[in-house]
Amino acid sequence: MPFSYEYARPALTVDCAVFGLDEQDLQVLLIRRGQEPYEGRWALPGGFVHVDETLDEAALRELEEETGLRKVYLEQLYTFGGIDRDPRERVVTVAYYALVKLSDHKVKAATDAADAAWFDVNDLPELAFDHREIFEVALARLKGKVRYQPIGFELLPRKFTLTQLQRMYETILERKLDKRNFRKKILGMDLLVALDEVQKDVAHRAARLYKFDDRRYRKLVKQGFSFEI
Amino acid sequence: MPFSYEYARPALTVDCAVFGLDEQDLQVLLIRRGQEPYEGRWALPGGFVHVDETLDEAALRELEEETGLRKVYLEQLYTFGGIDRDPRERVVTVAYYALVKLSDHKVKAATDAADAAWFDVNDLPELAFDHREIFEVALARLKGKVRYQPIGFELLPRKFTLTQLQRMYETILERKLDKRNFRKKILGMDLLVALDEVQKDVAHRAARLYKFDDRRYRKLVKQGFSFEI
DNA sequence: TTTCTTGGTGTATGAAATACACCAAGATCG
DNA sequence: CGATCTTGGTGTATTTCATACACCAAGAAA
Repeated sequence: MPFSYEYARPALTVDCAVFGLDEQDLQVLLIRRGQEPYEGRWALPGGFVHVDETLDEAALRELEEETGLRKVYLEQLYTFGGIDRDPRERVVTVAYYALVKLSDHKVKAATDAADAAWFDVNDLPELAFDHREIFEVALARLKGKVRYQPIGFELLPRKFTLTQLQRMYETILERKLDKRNFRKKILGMDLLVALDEVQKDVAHRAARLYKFDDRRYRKLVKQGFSFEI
Repeated sequence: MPFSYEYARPALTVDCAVFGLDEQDLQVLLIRRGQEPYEGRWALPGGFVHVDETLDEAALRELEEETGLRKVYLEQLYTFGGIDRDPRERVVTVAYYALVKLSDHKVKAATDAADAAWFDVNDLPELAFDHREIFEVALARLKGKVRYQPIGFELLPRKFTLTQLQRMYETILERKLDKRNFRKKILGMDLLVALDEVQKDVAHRAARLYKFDDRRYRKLVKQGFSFEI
């Protein structure tokens, strides 16, 4: 045991609630544990923080190792320090949440990682440790934050229709929005760029595609603009 | 060195940005460091997390040990994990912010703790470690949160006047509010109880005192009410 | 009793949120 | 090839909420 300290130290981990958006509903990415404790249980991806990496780096590294995901939108959530979170010893975990474009990543996550799978947020299996609680906090944060910051776009493909956008908000906020009012509001913000392009392979009139103008958003924010759905 | 581990572990600390409200302005409580590194510098109160206490417990304990403060409003802020935050070794810190009623605590903090003092948030000395950054994040959080949750009351005495309340918001948000509109709005929320009592010892007409009805607030929240200034 | 300071009140205007329904486009099907 | 079906796309009227704004009252001090 080569590392010794004068006082006992908690172990430090990161865990990550990764959200993705299906056509129908919000999903979260879980991995099946291969070892005790909680062997065979589903859990949030995560692992130990190395002493030479930052917390964000640890979260990104674990995410890639365990699920194959890269370049996700990642944000620190909360740090959980309950004394008996882990039956082995004291473990403090810095929780993150991540948003991914399922359209890009769905296949990858299903193949690269042996035992990773997406679950509907309303139908989760029992989770290891206090991961159910972490998940709840993450979901609450997502629901709260999506209204005041344009993070929802991270869940959609780069080019999306207004209907997709509206459905995303309806799914996360769990309430219906009025189509005309929604369009008036979102287009009025002047954050979307209408592309010269429409949907393909749909069995009805194809909708116009838009993309989110991040550069413009940051500029407006500097001028005091504040996003709100 | 009695505690040994297979892999190197970062040390884990808590730090706390404690805010109080003067007549004039927002203040933060700092302590002067008695040891290297940064000996003599001002810093946020904080210290190591014991292996048998939660993070919240650690924050409360350190706060009492270093500043004499008890029963403060405390909330976890963010966890800072930069690799070189501390020149000695890797230290990850879970930062908190706290709100105290200066009216109750001012004397205490000034006497109990040898080297603790309140500073105007707009006129801070140089701080140790990355405490300046932690402070900035805490202040930003306070400014953001005070508008959407009734945490501002934690900075006022239990019984306060509407003018005090308005000044608190003006100080934190750094903008003037209209007296009549402010009163209309805050009284319309039905969260304040008008007491049969007025200010004492003022050289002008004494204002009515109010208190915040926390029970009622929680009830309204359950019914979907959301606070906003 | 005069003066000075802060307390306390209502209304009119503009901006934004909401409620609401129909025609158009285009693929599919008989 | 016309009928049908599904989703796309649009505007106005109403209500609600935010804002702007000024004067008298109370009470202590001079």
